Amino acid sequence: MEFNPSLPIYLQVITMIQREIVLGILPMGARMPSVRELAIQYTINPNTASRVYKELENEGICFTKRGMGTFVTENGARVQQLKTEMAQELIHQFLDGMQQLGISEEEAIQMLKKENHIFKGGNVC
Amino acid sequence: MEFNPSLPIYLQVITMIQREIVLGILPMGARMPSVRELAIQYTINPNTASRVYKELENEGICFTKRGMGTFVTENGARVQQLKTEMAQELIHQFLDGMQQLGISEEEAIQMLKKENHIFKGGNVC
Amino acid sequence: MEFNPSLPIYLQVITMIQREIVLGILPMGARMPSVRELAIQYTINPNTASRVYKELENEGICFTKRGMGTFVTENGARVQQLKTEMAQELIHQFLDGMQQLGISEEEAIQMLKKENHIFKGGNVC
Amino acid sequence: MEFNPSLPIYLQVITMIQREIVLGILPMGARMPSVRELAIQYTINPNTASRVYKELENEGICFTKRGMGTFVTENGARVQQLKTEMAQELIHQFLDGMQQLGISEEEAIQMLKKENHIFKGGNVC
DNA sequence: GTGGTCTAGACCACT
DNA sequence: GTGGTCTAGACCACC
Repeated sequence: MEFNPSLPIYLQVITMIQREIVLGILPMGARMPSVRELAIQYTINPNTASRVYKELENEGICFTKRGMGTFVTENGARVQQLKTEMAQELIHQFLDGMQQLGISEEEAIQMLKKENHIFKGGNVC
Repeated sequence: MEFNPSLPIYLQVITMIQREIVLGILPMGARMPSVRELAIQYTINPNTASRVYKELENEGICFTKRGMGTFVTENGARVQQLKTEMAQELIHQFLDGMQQLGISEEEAIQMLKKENHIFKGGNVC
Repeated sequence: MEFNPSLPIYLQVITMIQREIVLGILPMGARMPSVRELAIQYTINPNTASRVYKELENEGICFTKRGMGTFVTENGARVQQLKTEMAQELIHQFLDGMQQLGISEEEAIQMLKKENHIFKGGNVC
Repeated sequence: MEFNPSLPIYLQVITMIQREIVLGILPMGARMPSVRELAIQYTINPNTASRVYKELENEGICFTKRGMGTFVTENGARVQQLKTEMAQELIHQFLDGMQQLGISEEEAIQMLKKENHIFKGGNVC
């Protein structure tokens, strides 16, 4: 497991867990790994693992039962919303980024469709 | 000017300058703002500004003339390559991210088009 | 510890550390002094020490574990390559320098062999 | 003409001129380029060129006649001494550097001969 | 004026 | 404790 050193580790782990929830790998209501298990799983410090759960809880993605552990929310709408948020975020990043490179949405979509990713750029002005 | 606190400032400034170069706002061979000017422009410390130019120089995006300033590379191929790199990075982020949300490429492109229409139509979900 | 004022301190420290690695004083995979320790060891600023490690990391000579410290690369080939590079650099400097003094390689080697270093030059043209 | 950015330009120019004197390209007593000519020749600033001559004069390598220009010293012993100094400096650098890489003098000389062959395309004297 | 280097001291994320 | 980043302010060589 390699982390991007330019981004806080806890943010990167949060994203990974959110993905597991969105994908149903961690189903609604399921017990999540303990803080220690999480720490081992991602080879991070337990403090960092703890922070991950704290943030997820703040976002309503999971909740804790004292003495029993941490659980995925049972709120299906919240999970759906999470998926939408994450997808929208990706879309936004992509379209914005492309626009700031002077690439129109149509071009961007064209480039996306060609999975070969070959880009014969045009305008460097 | 607001910076994302989760990303080093110098990296964000690097990206902004790269975009200006790719867009031709900073044309090839042009003199770039002095370190001190850059510091003022982005309200950062001259040291941080200096670091920005140093990293860009390491990437072959700009070069330095002693006592005269910093200049955009005159290597057109390098600028084109930069544009390609930045676009591919965005494409990669998008497709990977979508895939990790369990969204197929076709779906992803559909969502992209829809969002694109929303941008243009002014509708808000 | 005295530094040559005509050469940036960080470059001189880099060379000293590279030598320690080449000589095995700092073995492969070993933990290197912390940034703060290095700063004390060479009586330089922690910032300068940090720069030293950063450049070494760029060269693939060392790597960093977040919160744990800086470590010598475990890539033996890289260390061997480093030694070769440093030796070649010295050879190049020597032969080039001698040639530019109008001293043939054979003469240069002769002078080298006589460890007395006494030079009774011949041709001032 | 490219200068090593890690070394003051005036020092690099001094070395180049010393070499020309040692080689007799600039013979003893000869008139040297004017400060302005030197500046143009090496594409350096006249201030830097001026400093070069000042330092060379301090070392007894050249002298100035008011209104007439700068001239190579007429002291043959001084020129010979200069050549010796420069050669010994190179020898010292080489042997010291190799020793600090843990390479014995015999090995160093072997490597030197080998490199020499490479330079000369296998021509051994 | 320019960039390059260095110091001093601070805050942050992570172990 | 660790390295990474940032600020503030200084000096230097060079133009």
